[in-house]
Amino acid sequence: MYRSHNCGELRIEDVNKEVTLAGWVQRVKDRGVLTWVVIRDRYGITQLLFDEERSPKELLEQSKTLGREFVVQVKGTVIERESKTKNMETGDIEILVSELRVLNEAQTPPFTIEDETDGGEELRMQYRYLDIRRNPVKNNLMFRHSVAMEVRKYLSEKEFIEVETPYLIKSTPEGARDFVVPSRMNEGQFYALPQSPQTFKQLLMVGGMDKYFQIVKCFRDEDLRADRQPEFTQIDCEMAFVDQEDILNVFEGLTRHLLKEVKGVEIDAFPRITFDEAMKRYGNDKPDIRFGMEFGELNAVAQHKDFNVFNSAELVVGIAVPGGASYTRKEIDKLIDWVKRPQVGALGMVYVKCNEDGSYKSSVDKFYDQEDLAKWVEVTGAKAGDLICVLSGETNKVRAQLSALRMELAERLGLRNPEEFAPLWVVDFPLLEWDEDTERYHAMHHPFTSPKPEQIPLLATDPGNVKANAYDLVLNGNEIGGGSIRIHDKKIQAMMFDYLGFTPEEAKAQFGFLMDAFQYGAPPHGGIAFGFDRLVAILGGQETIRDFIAFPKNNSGRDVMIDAPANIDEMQLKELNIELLVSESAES
RNA sequence: GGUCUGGUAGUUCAGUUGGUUAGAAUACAUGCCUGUCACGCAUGGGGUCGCGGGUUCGAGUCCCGUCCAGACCGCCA
Repeated sequence: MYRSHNCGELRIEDVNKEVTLAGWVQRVKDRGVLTWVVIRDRYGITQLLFDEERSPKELLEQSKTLGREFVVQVKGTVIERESKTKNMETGDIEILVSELRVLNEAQTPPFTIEDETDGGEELRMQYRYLDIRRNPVKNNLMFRHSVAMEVRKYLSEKEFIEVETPYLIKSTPEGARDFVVPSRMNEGQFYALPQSPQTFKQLLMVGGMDKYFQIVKCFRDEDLRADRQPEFTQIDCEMAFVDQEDILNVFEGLTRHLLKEVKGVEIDAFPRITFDEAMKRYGNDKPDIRFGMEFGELNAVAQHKDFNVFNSAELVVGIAVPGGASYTRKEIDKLIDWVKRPQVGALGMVYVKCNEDGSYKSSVDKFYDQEDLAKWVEVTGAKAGDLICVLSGETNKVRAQLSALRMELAERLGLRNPEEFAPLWVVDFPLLEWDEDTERYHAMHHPFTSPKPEQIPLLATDPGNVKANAYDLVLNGNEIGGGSIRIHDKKIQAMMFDYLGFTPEEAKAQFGFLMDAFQYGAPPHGGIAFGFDRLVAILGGQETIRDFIAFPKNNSGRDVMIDAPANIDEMQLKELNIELLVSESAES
């Protein structure tokens, strides 16, 4: 038996108990005639005492040879501390050690194993196993576990069945790039890793599983972001014999359950807005509604004067920034520079200061008088002391730009409180999206999404305006889930493939199995998938998912700890019948 | 593919207008210390200023290239 107790559980009631503990040395405090050693495991920290009067001399000497992160086992007696501390849960007691065994020595770690480490991102990733010993990372992983448990608990109670689907599947042309895996036994052919278990969960519905879920890894070979990893985890769900309303209810229930169980937050019915409304009011299909600053469209009140920038614009739109009237000229200039950065891409910005005395001072006073500006104030909902920021141009671009500004200002103003949760549904997404590069329509969600039945005739005349039975769940400005009612009719599915530019032969080659399945009694069905890493991170009050993943990839998709991806040797390539066009400078 | 920021001691960073021997904190080592808890005090070791080239009497500092890291845009059905 290595230990009788863990390092987080002993209390004043345990005084006089003989205990055995094991853990890592957090720090050694050598006071000459006595030494304190703090040891740590997943459960907490406990102080050990070596004392000139009460400990054997050799033991005191031995205690001074310990270094950070040594793995030790100690036997001893729990004693009450002479000076207690509230800094640790075990702060009332310490262990008077009678036996010390070094289970393993350790090199000095390259960064401090403390809550506030001195280690930078790169180093922490390279020594992730040390990073995981730190409370923030350890707690995140434990938090992730508890969210997963609550998901399984809730869905199991609702009679969902967790079913595993294959990871070695077939590459499809739509959507993200696939990670591919060469097949040794099938020369020259490749599996693809799933971007999602989409078709399999639909086939499970055809198979009569009725309610399916899976907490599952998915893979997309696209560039990374703070909230995006090439391999990531989804809560993937599908239900048969449901309409959109059923799905929204069940998964609003799940989300509410999670907020309550893991955050202690109770939230009423989630607001629902349409995609069109979200774009109009927030310029974004994943609005953060923890704060206002809603868009005010100013075309009607700003396009009647001689200001050509506005007159020639498709959309003139502004937001009211709370307290912004106090910004100096310099600060506003910096804001204008910010929106002109290539990442945002605005050509300029017009502003109106709403002075406390009720007067207005704008950057376009030459063109607009106080009466004009009063209308802007009305449309944007600005109050005395606010600053109205106005952008103009092509509708979609301007909305994206002003949305970026809105989020940036909210961040600066501290309006994005990570402990506040504001979920909402965005519904009625467009079915199709025009793609400039390929000059054809792409499925906005995926090719299995059902159009609104009454709008099917519109597909022939105005495909860009057809709405889908598709919905996203948005939390604090992040898309945390998305889904749709699926097509379950072979004819409609064939028609969709046609609109998406597939020939019947291509459709059959890619998705023949699904079309076949639809001929054998496919029930109406639909579902949703949650980005689990992202959900956990947001519930945990952060926007970067990396510290909620035990072993994440860096910005370039590399695992810097194991140094992957890496070259493979000639033998392996030969076995797979693969010849490299470019031979990388091979480093070992 | 692109934009921006950064790379200086084990680590996190500072380093002025281009100018003497490149600093601080922390970590580490040694010594002292009887109640610490981020203990304290003293002493000490520790540097290819990412790499390559250029400008200059002189480059950590300026210029060009390159590599690495991070954030973002494109991309992500």
